[in-house]
Amino acid sequence: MAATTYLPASSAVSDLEGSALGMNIVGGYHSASPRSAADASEMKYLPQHHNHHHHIASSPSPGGHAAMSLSAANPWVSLQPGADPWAASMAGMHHHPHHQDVKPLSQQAEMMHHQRQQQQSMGSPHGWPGPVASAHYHQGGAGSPLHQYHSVMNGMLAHHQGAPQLHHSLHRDMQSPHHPQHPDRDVSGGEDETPTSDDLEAFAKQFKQRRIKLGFTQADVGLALGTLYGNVFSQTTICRFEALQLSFKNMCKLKPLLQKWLEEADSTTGSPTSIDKIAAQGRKRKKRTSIEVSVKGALEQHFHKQPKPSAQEITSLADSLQLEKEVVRVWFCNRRQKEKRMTPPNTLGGEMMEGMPPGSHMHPGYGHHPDMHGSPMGQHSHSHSPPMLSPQGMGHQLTAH
DNA sequence: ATGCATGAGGC
DNA sequence: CCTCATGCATA
Repeated sequence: MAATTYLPASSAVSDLEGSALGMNIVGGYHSASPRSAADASEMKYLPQHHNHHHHIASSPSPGGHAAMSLSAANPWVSLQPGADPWAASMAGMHHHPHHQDVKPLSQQAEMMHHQRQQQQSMGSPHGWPGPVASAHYHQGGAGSPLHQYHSVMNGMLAHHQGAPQLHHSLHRDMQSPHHPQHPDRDVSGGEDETPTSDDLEAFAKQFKQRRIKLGFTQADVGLALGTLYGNVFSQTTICRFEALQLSFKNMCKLKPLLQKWLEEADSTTGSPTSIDKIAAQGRKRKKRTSIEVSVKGALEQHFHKQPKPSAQEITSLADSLQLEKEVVRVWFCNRRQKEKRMTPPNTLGGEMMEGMPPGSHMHPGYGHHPDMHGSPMGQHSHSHSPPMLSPQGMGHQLTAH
């Protein structure tokens, strides 16, 4: 089937994908589009096709900084004690026998020095119309981040102090991991214990601002983290961190790393800490299955009824939707994960909550799953128009448009 | 910025 | 098969 196409995970060198994101400002001269959209669909399978143009010097265009709108209010501050959405995550982080170490893209020996830069600064399409929309960030002038790179691979600074957050919240015990050791955390050493949701939000916001001012892209940061700590992260992860779209636990894990990078980044007079980028090896990856909107709507509906369908249900559902079972299974997994993120998806899909004026928003009506996790706090973005389409008689996924 | 996917670690 | 962290490929 077309849906089961596999492709050699070439990756790593696919230049400018971010160009579509809006502005791809690269210095004064920008590279011409290497390939048209038409070719791209085939070109991307090339193993290690690296056509580095002349924008190797990742100078983030000191002349064209567009103002980006940051997200403002924090949606998860409104959770009530006892109904924390991360109960699941928290439960698992107590003192389990093992701990999931950071295992980003590494374990590869394939090094290919390739500097890329991708701009993706843009206003977030989903602003949080929270009650405390405090947009108090000011962006100064262009930061002229002319950093000529010099190999700086040691980031052993003496600074520490991980709590410059001048932002306190009153609710901070909701996710306390209650260690069997010290009931109260002491910050005398300047160590960050368990950050609060507000801490994370404040940090994420601050991080993004400064990152941008310094002229770094999310991808840059991801790579830098790799050079500094050996843990490389992708643009995706950095993005999700900034957007607070990770689980609380995950946010806590990444914060220290990013914080350190931030200190490094602005303290240093300009050193992009560029190193070689590891390339993905010849691992085959299934092509992304594109699920039609109508089908998604149907899935959403089922999700509301049964977030955790049995294998059998998945099978029949997949059958009726003409999707592979695996695709459906994964869809549900991802859907559940989304639900657990800080920015919970709206109750869109088949039905909306009736009798809800567009002015009074509250928790979606799905706070009672057979599982546990309380309601994922109110995160009311803009209400999308419920598709409410009948997924009948059409069909089939088109693997990537 | 996000949708779908992979994988490790667990039951 | 699930959860969770993470990311390639895409819109």
